[in-house]
Amino acid sequence: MSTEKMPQPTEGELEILQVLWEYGAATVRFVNDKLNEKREVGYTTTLKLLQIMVEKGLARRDTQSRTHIYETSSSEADMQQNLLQKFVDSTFRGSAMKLVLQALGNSDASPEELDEIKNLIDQIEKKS
Amino acid sequence: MSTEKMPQPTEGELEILQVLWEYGAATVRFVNDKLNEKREVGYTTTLKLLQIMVEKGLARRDTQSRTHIYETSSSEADMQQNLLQKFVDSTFRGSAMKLVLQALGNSDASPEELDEIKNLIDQIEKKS
DNA sequence: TTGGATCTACGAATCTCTTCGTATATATTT
DNA sequence: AAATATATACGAAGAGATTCGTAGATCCAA
Repeated sequence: MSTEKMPQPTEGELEILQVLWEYGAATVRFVNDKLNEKREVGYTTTLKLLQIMVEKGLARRDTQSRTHIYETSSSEADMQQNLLQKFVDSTFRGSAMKLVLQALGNSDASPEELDEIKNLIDQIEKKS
Repeated sequence: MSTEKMPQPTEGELEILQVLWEYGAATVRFVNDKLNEKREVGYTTTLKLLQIMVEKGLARRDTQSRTHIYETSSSEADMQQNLLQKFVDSTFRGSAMKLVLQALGNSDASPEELDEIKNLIDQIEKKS
């Protein structure tokens, strides 16, 4: 797991990351189309954002052909872990347990999912 | 649980909410001192932020005495639930389960805490 | 009672993020 | 080849959040 300081994505950047994580490397056009399925966004807006993301190190791009191809520079799991840490700190005062309890309490989890969590807990307990 | 639209706190406002949640009603001076244990913040900066929070409905204040007393207007749990929902949507594409698994996987939870989670899961399972 | 400390109110500078218009280059179609 | 479509680059406007200086009121200590 990379411990290096990871640049925090903004709200808009996160939206784009979602698309790139879900579909993999993509063009500005593709990303913009996906975003427009949810809300209206101008093409150059998406372009600009992607360019900024490259500057920040959140994304890379292949500029071989005229139409550039963008991809994320860190895995979804890594980024989620990073954002989760920040979120736990800022909203749950660092207590991951409180977050888990809160999330579980209000979730509509299926029995299978609950079992999955139980299994994970068992695994963690074995390690200690 | 209040379903009414709750104003989203900004980063800076959240820092202040943390203090109010932890210590209860407090003066600007007190909040500012607490903030300054972590980073340098001007007194009037904190004051302004608290005033804005009252405007937004994030906090209330008692103006009886010259030194106003501020307190949060919604419980910590309500606000956390609200922010959690938003966070799950924006970062985990709506999957609370993925978030829980991720959080558990990287937590240093004590056996007691893990038991607490197990108990909660059992309760949830009984209900269905 | 006068001077300094402490409080609130207010406005404005600054920063960041978002959004898009315009310019320019390249491809595609007619 | 000319007109149209599509791409990147760049700059800058607009909105929101943060920060703080300054003014004016009240309290307190010498």
